Amino acid sequence: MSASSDQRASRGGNVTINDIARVAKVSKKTVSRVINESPFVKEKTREAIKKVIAELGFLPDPQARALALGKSFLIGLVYDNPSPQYVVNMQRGILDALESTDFQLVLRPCDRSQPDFVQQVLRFAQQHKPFGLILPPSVSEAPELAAAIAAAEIDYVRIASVSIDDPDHLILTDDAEGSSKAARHLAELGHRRIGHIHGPVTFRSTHERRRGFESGLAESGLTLDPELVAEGGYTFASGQAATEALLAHSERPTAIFAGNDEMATGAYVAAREAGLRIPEDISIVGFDDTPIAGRLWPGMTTVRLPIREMGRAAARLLLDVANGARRETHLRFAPELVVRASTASRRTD
Amino acid sequence: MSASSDQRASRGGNVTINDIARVAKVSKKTVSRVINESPFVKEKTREAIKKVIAELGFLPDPQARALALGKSFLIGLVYDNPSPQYVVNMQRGILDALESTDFQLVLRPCDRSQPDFVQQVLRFAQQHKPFGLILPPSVSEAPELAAAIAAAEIDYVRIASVSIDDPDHLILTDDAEGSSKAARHLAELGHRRIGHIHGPVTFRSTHERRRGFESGLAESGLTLDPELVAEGGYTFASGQAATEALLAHSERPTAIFAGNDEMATGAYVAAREAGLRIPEDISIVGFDDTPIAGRLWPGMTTVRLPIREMGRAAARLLLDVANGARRETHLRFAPELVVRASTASRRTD
DNA sequence: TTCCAAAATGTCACCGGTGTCAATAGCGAA
DNA sequence: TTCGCTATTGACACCGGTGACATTTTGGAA
Repeated sequence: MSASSDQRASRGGNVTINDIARVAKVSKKTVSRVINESPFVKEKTREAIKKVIAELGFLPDPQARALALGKSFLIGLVYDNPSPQYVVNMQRGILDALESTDFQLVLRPCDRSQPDFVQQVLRFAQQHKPFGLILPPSVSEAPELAAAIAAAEIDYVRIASVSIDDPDHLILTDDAEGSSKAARHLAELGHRRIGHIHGPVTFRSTHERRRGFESGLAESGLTLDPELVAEGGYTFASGQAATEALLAHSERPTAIFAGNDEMATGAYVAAREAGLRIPEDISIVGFDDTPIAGRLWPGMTTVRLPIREMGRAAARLLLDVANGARRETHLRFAPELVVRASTASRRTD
Repeated sequence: MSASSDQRASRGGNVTINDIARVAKVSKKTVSRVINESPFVKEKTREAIKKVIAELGFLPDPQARALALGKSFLIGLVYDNPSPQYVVNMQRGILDALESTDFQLVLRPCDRSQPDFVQQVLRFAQQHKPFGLILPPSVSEAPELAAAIAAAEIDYVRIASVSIDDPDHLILTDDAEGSSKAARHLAELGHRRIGHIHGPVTFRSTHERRRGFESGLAESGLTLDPELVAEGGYTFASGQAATEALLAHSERPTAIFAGNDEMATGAYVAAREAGLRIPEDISIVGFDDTPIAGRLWPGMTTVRLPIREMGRAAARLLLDVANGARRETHLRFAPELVVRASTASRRTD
């Protein structure tokens, strides 16, 4: 008998807006106003309600709010980046910004090579009505996706290199400038025969990085020998294979600039297997400064992209944009060259 | 005039259960039954409704369902693992299993060293009412967390090494057995002075791995010299520092078994900086087989944990458990030794 | 003191599903 | 053909919030 009343007392557990309204002796609508920080609530009332909310440990139900609002409290990260390091760092940045907000990060990997790629993302967006989407490269570079998302009236922020067309809702990285720095660094070290391994042609960054690299070389009075350019896929294996090809040339390059760290890591292995020492026999430069760059031996000289910060900025921008709070809708990040130990002066022997 | 009617026609866009009910000439409850695959619907009715659903492209609203059900369609991954590789692989496995279901993966990083660690996770669970939680190490090893989650009536699956107490809802890895294999491998190569770098003592796996390693040595007639045991923190830097300490001994070890790949990577660097060659001068073995193991040169011999598969299994188990479909509630994964090039016979010169 | 616009709060339907339980339909036995 | 029981289906309240609009307060001018 007493047991049943105990159970009733502890049942449910979840405090709702109705409980708050009853205890605070106001209507649920007023409580709702307080939750949503409406300015049309008398200060005294607001404080009284807040006190009750705190006492009862009330947590507004995101599902109920989403239903009423027609929009959920989920931030979707739509990605297809082959580099796990990139993805993790981006996640971290986003999570930094989402901490102590009501928003949750939902992962939505996808495959841009699939024919129904846009449909899949759109389906997710329509069904789950995310508060907004974050699109890092290369997803950010699919104009048809951005168009479809915009048509579905979903807010989004893209992260991309400067070559992207529409500058709105964009976190920009000046990949060309970063690559140019890499080129000048190698030129200053005396290298003349410099190879380049670029990423997949479907990535904008591939072209940006190559363009910047070539212009950096040009500033130093050098040109990129087409024979010393190899195509990779932003993956470790592709970097290794491309390096093997470059090293097979009769007069091999004394330095290689890879389009990302993953491929540069492959270059390390290929160089070692060819019996070359790094950096004595060959200098290697990567791009991204993912954790692996600092874990290799010797440490990899690379162009640093502040990925985590970019993720953080993207999430903040998204929240602002979705709340209609921000006017300036793009930010720019300049990559920096991180010189470690994989680059050295060209030997003159 | 015509414009306004056009707008009305295209307005909303979202098809709801009411639309389906109207078009199919049934009640929304019957449509609901079809969505939920209730067996109490006449075959003919079911097909007619399914046809309408397909034609109108109806997608049930997860938020509305969650509200009515008192449970969302989110699967929370609660993690504090310092190794990004581990986390990404786990995510991938879970996403594999969640593909083509209605469930979404939500990331919930946390910090077990924070005093309100359990409260934070609980708060998330209570507010967002996830369908279930997945707890990889070391979060899985906090009994107070599991208890709190269970008390909140949230389903969960833990991933842990065999030393965990409660065998229910568990994906088990036999870390001791894996470590034992590593020990036997090194013993067979003739190593006698073998060092060990273990992880943080707050991780169960730390003890499991050490225990297994010692028993593997014992099987080979060897013992682990306490002087050659160093403490790390499962991080790269800690592995590097611990290795430096081990190498400082008057008679340095000829092989080192690190508690995870991150620390083993640190060992690579420390060994190199000490002027040692791998594996000629020193053999190194890691644990996890994260991608970095195969990207280093020479390739790292390590104990492989099928992390992605474990994630997949965890998600499947969780869905089954939450649906009350599964009786046997734990699975076991046996790690395997992956021999690459960081281990070699002890030089006898 | 009275009156009125502005400020504050409340009412009630609705968001899109599901649970409970009632109502109807269908089918074999009597 | 009628009855009784089971298989299907439906009616309606409710999950916990928010929007639109109505109502009540409030404060200061007249």
